[in-house]
Amino acid sequence: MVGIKDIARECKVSATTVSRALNNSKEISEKTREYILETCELRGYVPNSSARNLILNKTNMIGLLIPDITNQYYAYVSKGVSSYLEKIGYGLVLCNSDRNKENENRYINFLAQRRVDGIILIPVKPKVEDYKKIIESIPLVMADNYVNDLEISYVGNDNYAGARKIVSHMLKQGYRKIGVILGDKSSSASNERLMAYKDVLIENNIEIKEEILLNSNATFEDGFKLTEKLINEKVEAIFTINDSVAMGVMKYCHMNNIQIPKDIGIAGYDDIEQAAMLPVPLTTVHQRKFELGKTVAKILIEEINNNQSAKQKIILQPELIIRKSCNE
Amino acid sequence: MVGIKDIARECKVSATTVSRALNNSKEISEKTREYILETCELRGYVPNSSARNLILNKTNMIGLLIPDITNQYYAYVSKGVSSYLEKIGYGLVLCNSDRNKENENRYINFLAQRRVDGIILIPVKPKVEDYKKIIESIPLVMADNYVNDLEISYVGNDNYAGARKIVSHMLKQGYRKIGVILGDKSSSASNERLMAYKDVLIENNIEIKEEILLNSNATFEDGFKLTEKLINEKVEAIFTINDSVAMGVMKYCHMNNIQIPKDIGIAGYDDIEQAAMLPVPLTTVHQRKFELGKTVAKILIEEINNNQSAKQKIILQPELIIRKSCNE
DNA sequence: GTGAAAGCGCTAACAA
DNA sequence: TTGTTAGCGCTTTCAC
Repeated sequence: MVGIKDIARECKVSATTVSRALNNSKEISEKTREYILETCELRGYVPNSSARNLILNKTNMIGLLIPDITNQYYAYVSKGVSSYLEKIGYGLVLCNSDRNKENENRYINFLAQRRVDGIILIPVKPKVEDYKKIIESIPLVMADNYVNDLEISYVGNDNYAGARKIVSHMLKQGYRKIGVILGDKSSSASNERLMAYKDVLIENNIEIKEEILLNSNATFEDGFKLTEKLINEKVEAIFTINDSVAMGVMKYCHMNNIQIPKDIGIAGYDDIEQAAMLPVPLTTVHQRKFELGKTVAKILIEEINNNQSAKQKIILQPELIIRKSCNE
Repeated sequence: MVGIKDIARECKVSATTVSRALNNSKEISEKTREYILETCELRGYVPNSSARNLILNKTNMIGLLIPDITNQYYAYVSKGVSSYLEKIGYGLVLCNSDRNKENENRYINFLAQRRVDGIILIPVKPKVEDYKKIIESIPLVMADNYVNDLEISYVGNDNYAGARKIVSHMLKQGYRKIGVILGDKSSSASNERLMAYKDVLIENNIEIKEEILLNSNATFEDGFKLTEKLINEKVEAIFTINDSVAMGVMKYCHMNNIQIPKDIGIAGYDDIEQAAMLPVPLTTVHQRKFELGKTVAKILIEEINNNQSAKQKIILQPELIIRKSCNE
């Protein structure tokens, strides 16, 4: 493996000069730089990042810790992050927590070993204590799920506004008894949407029945499984935590000859690519996933470059997408 | 930031001893180890990977270079890779080439700077020359698309077998004039499936019409756009390079009141999650994406640990999934 | 069982 | 404009 000294020897200069040639330093003559660069190319010299990282105390890597890359929502967020980082020469370390708290902790410790210059975290069941330590040693920005009482920046979608929009729409369509399949109890996204749901119902003088408010793991399978319970409770419509869950609900309805939206209205959340192509196109809420990724990456980089920048909270506005699954 | 020397000073031992305590060395008394480990915990000491990477000439990171993380196929492959690496304490650097050759090259150069111990590559429009240099400096395993005349390991799905299965099925259903929407001309996956298509047609004495064999960028949009051309050619069925393209074809058919499968049969490839939930459930080929990811990661790690292991070619067998989109 | 010293490959003061 | 020197934080040989 050819190193900086080999190049230096061959060019009859010092390692410093080679370093200067490679790092666009002004303190070098154009002639020397060209000659060195040519030699590097010729000999296939590639700088050793480990050595640079050590001395510069910087890795040019960002850690992205998300619940599940096979979920389209997170895939788009990742792509947004990746596209921003690429432009500025940063790399991305992808960590899939698999919605598992232990994995999340393991990954955080892994990244904390000065492997990355900062962390973007979409936490699973977040609690303040889990992150107090890490945010003191490395810049960390959260997305999606928020934790109160933590001095960090945050980028999210406005869950309250999005849920208000779609629940109001359901009411307008004549549905009254609306079951809800939520995510985990500790998910702030889930809780904010539940709050919007309750507020809208109260404003419309509709009684809130706790027995049709279900928590889940936010998966297709859970949507499928939990539908039976709601059907037995005779709900007129179901509002789900995401489109995958809504598709699970739809599958149950198809298999049991329940007509959508005649027998039951279904509303999702996320607007995944396939939502428009379903047997009954899904009424849902569009979230700006790609932009979320770009934004959170941008903020993190700002915090890395500018040590004491004020913490920011950015809330992106979602959009109601009316299709066919929720029209009485 | 607390370093190994701080711990050494506090424990009144040398840095060497601390290092031994942290690295499960045998050359240290149990008592000293425990004391040091406690102190590390107490002081929040975290080893600096950059320093370890430099001296050990190893990063415990793997680069994964894929065309597009928002494509479910690649998302599952990534998850497979990630799940394998996690078990053995490796990290994953995700690079999204966006199906762009320049990006791919940029990322390869980025990774080559000793940022990772090996690379998993799913190339875009691969040519031998592009990779000759890199494979000499770093272990690299390819997946999906294969390049001949390169001394590397490879893991793929059996495209020829998969395409044979589904084209045979289409023929059995009575379709004769079958249009094809392929991927890029240089994609080996695409070419192998085309070969299977041709072989099956020839074996069944059906004429091959080049004008209904179309190349594309393998996107939903291209599926939508290219369908018109095939409809004008009066094809009886369309076989597509992936399910997204098939969904584009379906969208065109829906918008033009063309009934599936009565007026036209549609067959996809990949079996993405939503394929079963489409207006007309999609007949397709299931590929073992997650397992592909795990396998390719496993092979790469073997090559890293065992410098001169023989190159392997592993071909996973896909499965025909018969649904409703292709039944006459 | 433990420590001193050397050095991984690079960058940055400082000197020339 | 260029080179000398020191050192980033760790691991490893070798001596004790």
